[in-house]
Amino acid sequence: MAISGKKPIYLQLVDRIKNEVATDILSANDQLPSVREMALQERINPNTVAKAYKELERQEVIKTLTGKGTFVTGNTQNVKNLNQNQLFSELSSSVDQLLKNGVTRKQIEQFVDDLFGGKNAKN
Amino acid sequence: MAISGKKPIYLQLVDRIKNEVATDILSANDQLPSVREMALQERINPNTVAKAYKELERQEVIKTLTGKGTFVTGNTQNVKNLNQNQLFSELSSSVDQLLKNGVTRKQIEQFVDDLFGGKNAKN
DNA sequence: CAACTGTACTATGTAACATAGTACATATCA
DNA sequence: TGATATGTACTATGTTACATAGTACAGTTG
Repeated sequence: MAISGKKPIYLQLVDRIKNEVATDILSANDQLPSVREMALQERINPNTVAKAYKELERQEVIKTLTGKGTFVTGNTQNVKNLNQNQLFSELSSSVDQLLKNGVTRKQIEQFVDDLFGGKNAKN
Repeated sequence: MAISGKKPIYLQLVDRIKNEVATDILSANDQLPSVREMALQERINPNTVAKAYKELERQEVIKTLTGKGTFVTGNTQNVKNLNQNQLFSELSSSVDQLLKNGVTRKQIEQFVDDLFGGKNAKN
């Protein structure tokens, strides 16, 4: 995942790491690259990485041990739940807007079904 | 709908007007308030309104006749379709993300059903 | 002509963002 | 102990977007 887009770089990094925690790409107590290392990898300024880490710590996604490094929080479930709530909220908002646009309930349900590729429900 | 939030004021105005066209609050050939009038109503700078109108014209949502005023485009269906496509795209993205977060298909479908308030499908 | 449209400038100020550079306290390890 | 790595905290600089104020001008309408 590259760092590019409209959002501030440090926020893109925040989003990416939160997403990696939510999707188990990053697990509890995993160590993250140092600010300088991450800066080299992503070709951005160490200060920008530090800003992202600071924000992630504020959100209790990672914890910091000066001299040791930064690590993923012990309880990732909290991050996952917040992430899911956010996604469900966005889903709800999209449905509301579609209804206001004159799209029918049936059309929405049909679209969601099609997203799963057919009629069969496995999960 | 008030002008406040994180997004730039002129973009908030753009979004609002596009939404009003998509939801038939504004209809084809309706005249919009003049830049100065809208500025007074919303308590923002006329230049900011002008910037919004310019962007809306670029997106072909409104058309401008210098000396006469600004009017909603003749074919609002185009705006509606673009709006719906955008919303469907967002919906799809939310579902994808939820699946990546370990949420099951059943849970998502159940959530969507609950959005409609129960088991009965009217529309 | 008078009053209204949208448009186009200049100028000013603010705020966020990103960068470079430096410094410092802490932790780890040879 | 000394070297090196960690996160953190500054200052300074530059860029960009945004919003405002003010002025001016061309076209339209009555």
